[in-house]
Amino acid sequence: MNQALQTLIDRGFVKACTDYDALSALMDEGPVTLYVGVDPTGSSLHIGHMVPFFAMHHLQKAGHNLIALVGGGTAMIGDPSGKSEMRKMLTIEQIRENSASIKDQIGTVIDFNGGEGMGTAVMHNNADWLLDLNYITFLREIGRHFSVNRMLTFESYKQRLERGLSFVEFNYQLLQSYDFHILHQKEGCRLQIGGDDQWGNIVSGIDLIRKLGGEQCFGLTFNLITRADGHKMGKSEKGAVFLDPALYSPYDFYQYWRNVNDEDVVRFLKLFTFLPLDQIARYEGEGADINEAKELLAWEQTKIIHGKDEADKARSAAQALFSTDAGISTENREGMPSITVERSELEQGIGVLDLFSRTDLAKTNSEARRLVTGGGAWVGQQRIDDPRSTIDLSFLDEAGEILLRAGKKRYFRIVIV
RNA sequence: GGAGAGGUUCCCGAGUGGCCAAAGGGAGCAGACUGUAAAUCUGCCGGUUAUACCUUCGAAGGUUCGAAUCCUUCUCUCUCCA
Repeated sequence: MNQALQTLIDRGFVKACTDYDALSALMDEGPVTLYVGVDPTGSSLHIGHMVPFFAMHHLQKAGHNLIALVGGGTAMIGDPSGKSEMRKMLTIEQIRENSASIKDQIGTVIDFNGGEGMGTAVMHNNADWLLDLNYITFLREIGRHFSVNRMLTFESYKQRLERGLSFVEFNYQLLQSYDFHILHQKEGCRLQIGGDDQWGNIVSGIDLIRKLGGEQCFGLTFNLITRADGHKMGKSEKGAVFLDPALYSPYDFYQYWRNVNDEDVVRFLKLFTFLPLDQIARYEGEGADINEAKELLAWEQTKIIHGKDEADKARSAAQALFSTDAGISTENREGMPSITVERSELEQGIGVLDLFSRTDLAKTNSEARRLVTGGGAWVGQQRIDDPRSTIDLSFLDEAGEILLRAGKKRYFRIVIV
């Protein structure tokens, strides 16, 4: 088996392949150009979106060439795969903006600038060829190769048939197949990768290329990443774990990984870090230091996405906060989410409820009240259980700040100006 | 085009004139236990200037002392027929 392909299998990415042997042989021959589709319907990706890119990272290092295809054209239609509702349509302008920020985020895992011994990486947008399509021409040249009977047997369409599926969405498969065809023609792309839910679309693309007289192409799908508790990967209590630091702070990002289930740690280390497998193997089996593994996972992952500085900050903040009574220096507070409060305002005293609801710890006054009466609100080392309490200068700590805490793990820093 | 069923709080889902801010479950938050894990148990779970008031049961009107519940129109979804 080809080395790079084997790496993906060993790290737990691979779910299925259209032809392992032939693909392996092709990859042995030399660099292969492959692509993955990216959905530009949001301004930020979340970690669940990143799986194919982590896989691509390994492939790029092995010298293969990558294409990230932004679905600027298809996003204007919507993808039925696994979606229970029709997506809202976006303007071209929105899609362009989203694509730009998404490229930056993908760039943390694969290298668009290439490098010594590495494959190249580029981004394309299928709007470039989809928007100009002529309906009749498309039907004549592409549409005639598709069988509705066959399409209806696909699981993703079956589900949608129960709930309703619009004609535009039904066409998605043709467009994605067409994308593959175009990339094959123009860029010599031979392989499409994607989530397990893309299997049908990928296979259709391969068939289309063959029918149009192209080379044999391949599909490789990845496991849908699940969590031991059955939640969707990348979703947290707060919603999706976005990569954009403005939407999900690096500190919280670190915490998300620090708090994964025991059963998930090793699997995630393989998928979401670049650590060599023999190093990860140490954490397998009974008796392994599971907490050390989680810390490593959180740090590595934060480093990859947000950079080493942020990862260090998040880690030292976390260590200070969770270790017994170690002082919390100003330095290791930096990674924490914070707001500022005027000194003069604090002199007058601010109601606890007011203060908490200004932070992300409580969205509303009522929520803050619940937190306080429930015994989960802390100011510094002091538990506040009276909702009428006011917080004033006497609560300032050695660093001249106030640390709010909700429950055991959620911290917020109040900086005085 | 015709007939029927239905739209309830984050999700599922009860509720068919006052006892409804609306059962139950899930999710979530907090407390206990722990390892910043899981499981379990307990409390909370629309908003506010908080023993009261305000906004919510697809939308707009109407009946009534009183409507998520009754009537009218509109709208969306689903099923069956053509």
